Amino acid sequence: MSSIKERKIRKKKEEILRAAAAIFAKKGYHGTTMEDVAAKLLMTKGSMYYYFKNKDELLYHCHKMIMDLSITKMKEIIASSKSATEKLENAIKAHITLATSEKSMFMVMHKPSQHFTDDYLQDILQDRTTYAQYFDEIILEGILKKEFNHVDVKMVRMILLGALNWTQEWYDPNGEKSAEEISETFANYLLKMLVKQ
Amino acid sequence: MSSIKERKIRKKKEEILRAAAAIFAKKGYHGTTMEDVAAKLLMTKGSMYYYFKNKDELLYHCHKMIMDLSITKMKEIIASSKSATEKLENAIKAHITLATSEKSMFMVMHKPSQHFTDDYLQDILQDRTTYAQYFDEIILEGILKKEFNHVDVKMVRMILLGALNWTQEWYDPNGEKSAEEISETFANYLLKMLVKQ
Amino acid sequence: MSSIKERKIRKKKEEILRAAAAIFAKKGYHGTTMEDVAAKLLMTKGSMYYYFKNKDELLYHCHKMIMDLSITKMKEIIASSKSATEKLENAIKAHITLATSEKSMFMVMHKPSQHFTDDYLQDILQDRTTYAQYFDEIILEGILKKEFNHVDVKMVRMILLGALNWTQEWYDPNGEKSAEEISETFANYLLKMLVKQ
Amino acid sequence: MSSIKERKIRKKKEEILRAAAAIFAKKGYHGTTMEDVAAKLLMTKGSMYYYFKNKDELLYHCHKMIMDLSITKMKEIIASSKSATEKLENAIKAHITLATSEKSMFMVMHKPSQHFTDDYLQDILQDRTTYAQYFDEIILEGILKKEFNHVDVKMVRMILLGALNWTQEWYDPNGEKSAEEISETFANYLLKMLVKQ
DNA sequence: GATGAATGAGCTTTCATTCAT
DNA sequence: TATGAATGAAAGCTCATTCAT
Repeated sequence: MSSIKERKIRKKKEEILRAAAAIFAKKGYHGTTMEDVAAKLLMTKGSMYYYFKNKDELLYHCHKMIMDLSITKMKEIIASSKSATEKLENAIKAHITLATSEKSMFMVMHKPSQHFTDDYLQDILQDRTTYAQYFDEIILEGILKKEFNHVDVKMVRMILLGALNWTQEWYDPNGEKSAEEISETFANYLLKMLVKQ
Repeated sequence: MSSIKERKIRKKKEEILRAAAAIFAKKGYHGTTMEDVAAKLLMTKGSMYYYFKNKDELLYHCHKMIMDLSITKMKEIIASSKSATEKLENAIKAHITLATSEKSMFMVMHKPSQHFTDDYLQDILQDRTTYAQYFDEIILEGILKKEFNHVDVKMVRMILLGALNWTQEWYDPNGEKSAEEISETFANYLLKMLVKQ
Repeated sequence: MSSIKERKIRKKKEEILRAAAAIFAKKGYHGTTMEDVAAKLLMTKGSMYYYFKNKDELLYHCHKMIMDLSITKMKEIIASSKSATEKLENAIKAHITLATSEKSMFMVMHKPSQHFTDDYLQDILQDRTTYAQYFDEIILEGILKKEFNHVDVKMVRMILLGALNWTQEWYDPNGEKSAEEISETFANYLLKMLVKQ
Repeated sequence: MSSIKERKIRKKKEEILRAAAAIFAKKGYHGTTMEDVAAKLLMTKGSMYYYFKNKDELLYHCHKMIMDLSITKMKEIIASSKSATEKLENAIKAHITLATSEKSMFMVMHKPSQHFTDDYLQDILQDRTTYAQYFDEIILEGILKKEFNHVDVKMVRMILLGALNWTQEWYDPNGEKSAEEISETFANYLLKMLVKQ
């Protein structure tokens, strides 16, 4: 059980991560200074080192935060007693929902290998693999259940993730289509690659 | 007609751009130093400033180089007397071919707004819009010729470009599938979203 | 009211300005490196950027410091209830006193247009104009009060300022004449151009 | 006797010196690049090294050029069979004429000790001393001939040179007073310090 | 004589990080 | 906890100078 102090610290950390993500998303990791992040939070540079021991840590925890959310959601979808088609539909929608509602965090995840080395990188790549495997699992299930055509699982997954991740590049909260409409449309078109007609 | 001197200088510039692209792709723009690029070419830092007046210029010309290739190829495809289906197939294949054969250059194009301001940015975004419009044109042509379903052109284009661009993230020249196989497979699956069945 | 912290920082800034002025005076602005200045203060190059955001700023504040002193002193003289002759005498002496006691700072002020552009330059030139006008004012007062001959105010002021500013070029604290003797002599000779005889 | 070749080279050298002086005057010695000078002459940087072996040399010969002119003129004045008053008048006028007609060259002469070391510096300072001594000579002559008051020669010379040199700081060819008018006025006022009334 | 190309030393500036208070 | 101040390593860039052609 977490003390009130721990809760406060955790909250502050999350605040910092959100601020960092927002600026990383706009200026890129290297283009962002600790000063930038601190300023956004009305803190001083020095203070941030109380919460995160360095800039890498900031980026790393941004990755973790969003990957945890993604994976948790996917586990839920996988565990549900739905058809493979519905699961894939839900996965697509969930991904887009997260990519649009947590746009900054999502954008931060680009090219971890440019920013990390060793342990952190392994850890992050592991998470990504895990996430990708959930998609594979659903597709495979669909094939086995004869809901889907006999597709090349990896290729289809790559197409799916490509299309889904690309949304952050163009999605605009004030654009003509809401995140929900986009996810509906995407699910609709993308499933055409898979479902028997 | 270009003199031998001009040809030589143009060749040198291209060499530099390729070296720069390779390192930008690996370390990111900000993570790359002029020293890094120079070292790769067995030049000195200072010499590079003889050819490009600053680091931005390097990145900008990387963008231009690949966009020129892309747009030229697309014009060719559009102008050909093929069916819309074949044109889209060819566009997909051409994109993947370029994205894999010029992997580094392609990767460099990520998030220009993080690195450029003003004129350069406008110019680059204009090129991107142009390129996107060629895809729209083909899709629209297919719809009018009744080859394709009545789809949401922009959404389909976004799915296409997302899937295509994502290839750079995972394509491995030593991987199990060749670039050609990938492009065949992609064309095959992606067209399922469009063609009447 | 200024806190003890503000006082401390202001003092540090002044220390830095004095060190900078001393080296600018010896080596010229461009010939001086930030390293030079820092070394003189037993600081590191980087630390100086905590107090002044760039080299220009250093030069600009040197200008301001000395101009503020000069103008303040002149206001005092102008406001005094002395004859024009005495005022001019005092102005001459004050100028030489400052030019010799703050030799370095004074020397730094040479050719601002070679080092500044835009706003800073305008600001500095404004100060200079103001200072020159005080001299004009005194001369004019003397003419009106019939203490001085009917001279060309601007020309006489140019002669005065030329002679006065030139002192920094040759004044030597260890020379045969003290600053005070020089200022006496100068006042004596220069007034001959003006006073009725 | 100089061959046609030597004449051509000498002419080219003078052209270069004038271009250099013009830019030195505007941007300062350190602020001027060899490129700047070459560009003004539609030459390449490299070519200039055929005529002058380095940047210092450029500055040094600017000094020499103007000092030679100044000293030659002064010798002429000194040697003339005029009264001391007229000689001083002529010296004043000659100085202003040169300072205004060769404004750039004149301005370049500021603070040689910031740019030179050793031999060059000694040489330049020697020239300056020589020039100053000519003024002293005239003043002394005037005193001995009872044309001038019994003034402190050095102090008066400093005032004279200060006023005269300062003209480059404010003289404007398009200003309200011509160089000739200025020199008349200056001679008039400055002599008041000296001549018996 | 002229020049294009290269070089390398040196400069200003930035910034993650530290630490005493 | 928070911060002001300091640091130092590294980066981008400039430029006088050289030299083969």
